[in-house]
Amino acid sequence: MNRCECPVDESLGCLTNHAAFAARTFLTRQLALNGIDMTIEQFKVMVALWNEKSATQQTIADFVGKDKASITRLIVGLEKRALIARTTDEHDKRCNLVTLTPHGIALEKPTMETLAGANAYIHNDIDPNELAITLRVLKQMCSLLNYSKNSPKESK
Amino acid sequence: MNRCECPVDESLGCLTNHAAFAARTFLTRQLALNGIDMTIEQFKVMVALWNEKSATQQTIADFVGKDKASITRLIVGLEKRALIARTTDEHDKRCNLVTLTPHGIALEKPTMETLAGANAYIHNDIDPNELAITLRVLKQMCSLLNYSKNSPKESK
DNA sequence: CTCAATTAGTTGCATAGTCAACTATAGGAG
DNA sequence: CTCCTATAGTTGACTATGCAACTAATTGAG
Repeated sequence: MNRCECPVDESLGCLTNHAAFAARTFLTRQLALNGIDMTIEQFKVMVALWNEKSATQQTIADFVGKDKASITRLIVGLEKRALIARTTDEHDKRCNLVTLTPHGIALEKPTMETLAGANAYIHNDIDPNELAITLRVLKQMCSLLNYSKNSPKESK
Repeated sequence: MNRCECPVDESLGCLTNHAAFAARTFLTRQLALNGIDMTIEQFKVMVALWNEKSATQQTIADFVGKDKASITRLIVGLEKRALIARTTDEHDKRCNLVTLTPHGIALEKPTMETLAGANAYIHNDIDPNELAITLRVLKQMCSLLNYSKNSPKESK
């Protein structure tokens, strides 16, 4: 019942995980409650496309910070839901150009509104000053770990 | 390349996710580098068992904050690695009693040391005062969302 | 005692992530 | 122009999660 009684919960490693799962579940549920059939991961891909209109899968991967294999599978899910379409780039046949369908375009407004509302719900519960600090610390942690991720392997 | 350029990264929902994934990858890699064949999720189950010696799967589920289906699968993984064993509780045949094998017991020290080191690596990079605030904010966020999770369905 | 409700655990389906192997295309060195 | 290398994307194996349907065992109402 008590979600946070894990004894290692005084660590960022553990707590970010709890918080992230809670947020993921909450945000996905808010989308579902508003009749939007889209996961949070798919949403991030859609953000890339709403910004750029069309993009290659590698561009999307860089944008959302996942590897290209993950993007392939997210794209498949979005294609099933008819939110995006894939065509081969005629200038470079290695690339897929991912574009929005009318349905995908139409979802931008309601989706952004739903998630903005959900975010506000979370943020409103927290002292603005502490929120700013938390956001900064989390970014710092991301930088540190993404750097460490590469250095043990190759410092190319 | 830049992992945090997602435009929604000024939100806790998004940033905790980035941070959690980075931490998960880092911690799992640290375990592997130290020759410990265990995932972070499995580790949390092991923490429950190192504390309690034996437990039912439901107890473990409550402890680590996941559902019983997830625990079934984590337990299967730990059984494959010969870290734990399952026996039926003779007093209540619905329950499995999960216990540690000698190998599972022996891994407590090196595993805890490895993860303590990895956590220290992350925490040392952060101002202690800001770290304390961040931990508190993340816990607050967990409480808020775990509460919201139940209220839309049933406030039992 | 018997039947209904509850509880523990398993399993199927859908989603998601990593890593590594693989295909196909592109592009530069010579 | 050819070959080696780099890049884009796909796929398979493994891990993990949530939800819902299902089995088996327990327990409480009557």
